[in-house]
Amino acid sequence: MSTPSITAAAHVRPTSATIADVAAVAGVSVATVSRALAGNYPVAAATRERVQHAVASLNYVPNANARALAGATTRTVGIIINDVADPFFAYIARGVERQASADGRLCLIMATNGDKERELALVDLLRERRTDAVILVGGASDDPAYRKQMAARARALDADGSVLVLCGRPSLGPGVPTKMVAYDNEGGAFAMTDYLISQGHRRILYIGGPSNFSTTASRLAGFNRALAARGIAEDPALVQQGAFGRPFGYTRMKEILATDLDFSAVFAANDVVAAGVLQALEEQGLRVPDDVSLVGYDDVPMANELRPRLTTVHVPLEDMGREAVRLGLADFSHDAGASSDDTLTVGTHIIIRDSVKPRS
Amino acid sequence: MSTPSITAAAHVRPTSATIADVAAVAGVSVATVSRALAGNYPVAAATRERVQHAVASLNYVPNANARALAGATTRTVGIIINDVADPFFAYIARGVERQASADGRLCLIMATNGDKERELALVDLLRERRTDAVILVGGASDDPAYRKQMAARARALDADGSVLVLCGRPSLGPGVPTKMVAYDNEGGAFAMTDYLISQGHRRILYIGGPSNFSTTASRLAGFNRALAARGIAEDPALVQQGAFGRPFGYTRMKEILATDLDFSAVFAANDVVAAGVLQALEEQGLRVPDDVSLVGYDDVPMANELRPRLTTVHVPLEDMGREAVRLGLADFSHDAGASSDDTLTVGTHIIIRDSVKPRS
DNA sequence: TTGAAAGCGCTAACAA
DNA sequence: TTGTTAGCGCTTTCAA
Repeated sequence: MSTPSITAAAHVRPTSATIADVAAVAGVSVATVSRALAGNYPVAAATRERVQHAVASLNYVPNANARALAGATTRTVGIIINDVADPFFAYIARGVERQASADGRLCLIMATNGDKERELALVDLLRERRTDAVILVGGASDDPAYRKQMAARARALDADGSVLVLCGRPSLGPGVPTKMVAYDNEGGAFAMTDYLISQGHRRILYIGGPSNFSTTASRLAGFNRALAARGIAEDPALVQQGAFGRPFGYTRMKEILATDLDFSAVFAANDVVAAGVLQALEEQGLRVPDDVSLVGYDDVPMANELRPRLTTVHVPLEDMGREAVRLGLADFSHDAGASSDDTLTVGTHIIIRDSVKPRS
Repeated sequence: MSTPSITAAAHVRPTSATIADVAAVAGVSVATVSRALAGNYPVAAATRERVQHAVASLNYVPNANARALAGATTRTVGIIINDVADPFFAYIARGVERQASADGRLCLIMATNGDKERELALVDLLRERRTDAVILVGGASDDPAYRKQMAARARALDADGSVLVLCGRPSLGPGVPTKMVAYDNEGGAFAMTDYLISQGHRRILYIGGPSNFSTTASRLAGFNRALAARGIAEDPALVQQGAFGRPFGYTRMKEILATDLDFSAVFAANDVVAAGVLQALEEQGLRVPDDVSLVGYDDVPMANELRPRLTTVHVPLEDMGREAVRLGLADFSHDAGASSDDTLTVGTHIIIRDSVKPRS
């Protein structure tokens, strides 16, 4: 009942119960505890029960780091994306998290914010963690030095028994050990452009997307191929690269509207660029789709909230995330070796909503 | 020059370079390598260089699991949210990731999909990982059994030297060792309701949010307080709880419109519910804000894309995520003990856009 | 300034 | 069915 004396133990770092503690309480060896918990080895029912009681009474959970060190896997996958809050990446991340979870894995997430140096550094951080797979998402720079450095990391990961999964980004070159899940980026752009042309549009403004960036290159390739297929000449003035992002769409569209550039439809590099474009058009008193048609890419939820509802290209983002994990963990599920295919391409298709009208 | 013979070593698990390999190549002891790499101890310049060369030539990265086992921290924080792709959670997650990154931590993310059993299990999974902090985000059930179980985990985490940070959810009770970052949920709802009343609205429909849920309770409390402050009687028919989410907003609004319930404004429990409500109203030929006013909560980007642009309550989501990490890591930054405050409340305020009109 | 060696908590032979 | 023990790769005394 007296006040407890202040001991010198003020700085002992708190520490959790260990398997040895459980063993002691249960009156068995640590090996038995390990087996009882893993359940992969015969343990007497009575023993198992004693162990379980000890576990409960000590509030014991195994130390995953020790487990990873002793065992073969960390039960973790890593995912590197641009931005956690960007819906394009968030939906892929959702797929990754869900599939990882289904496969008994936890998910280490990191954002580059578009910095490729950082991207390289993050792969190394994940390598330190010994994740079962590292999933790299989104468009990539075509800078050769960068590609070389990333290829080196792919090889390192491979040598470590992990794997680099490229999700929605181009190959690092033949011979570089990666897996990949791609989507038909070019095909979606082709289909959309062709649709616009079928609606009578001839002068279509393509706007957004960083140049020297794989995603931009693919979408533009589909765009140009559709033009060519219909015998429409490319006009450099109608291709306005720059960035993904609402501000770019808004600002660049404003600038263009201040010129006398002639166009009847706008193909925004993605839905959020389209939102910016739409606002610029609105402010100029131009009605969509009556005065100008507008389309986007990605089919993120926002596309359906815009007014008019945005016609866009659907990309199965969540599926891509799931497949990336499946591919990355393929060597774990079976007893190694029999990995099926290393690359997978999912389809895209256009979603027709209300933002396109035949050219009058 | 001959073909390499196929050895029996077909099934050796690939394994990365270790600190011992580096030591061997550099011709020093592992302790020296450790010190050279950590940089926290004097090492001869020449030695350091030899080590760095060895590291580079072996493509060595330290094993974070071994490091965590030997050292004191895993340099990891865990975050548990409802859904990775839900913007409310995604923005908080962005703040968490950014602050964690700034503090040299990696971020383990997991989604409950609204399942509280799973939430409990996920906390345990994070406990196994020995994360420096676990951040639990979003509204919580008020079920006593659930609260008790979570409180037990908070205590376990605390005993382990980690910490449970409650982010945007109510306390687990006095004496339960947690930290928390809250936002003025009630105040935001009060301010918004008062604004609606000031615009002449008397019959305001509150729609959405699961019942028996802390977030709903707070928002409703603010709503009712504002009503009371202006001497307006509560009408149970005007409070329609159910769920967060666009489908609920749409469906319930449709149902209500089929009745003769009288109201001139709708307060949606959050922005995405508002999007659903807006669609239902539109389809009914009701114009917002001319025929009925509509407001939301959270101020996610979508609110600004709706037409009319949605008047809503701004919640500093990213800040909350950052603060949660700061709080959780507070004991690490200083030499333990001198942790400042354990709870932080950030403010909310209304953002007036175009979806409210004075009642005519 | 460097090395030797004792753990950190767990798994997985190997024995019994 | 259970116990003993040798690592897993690193950090950190303790000595030199």
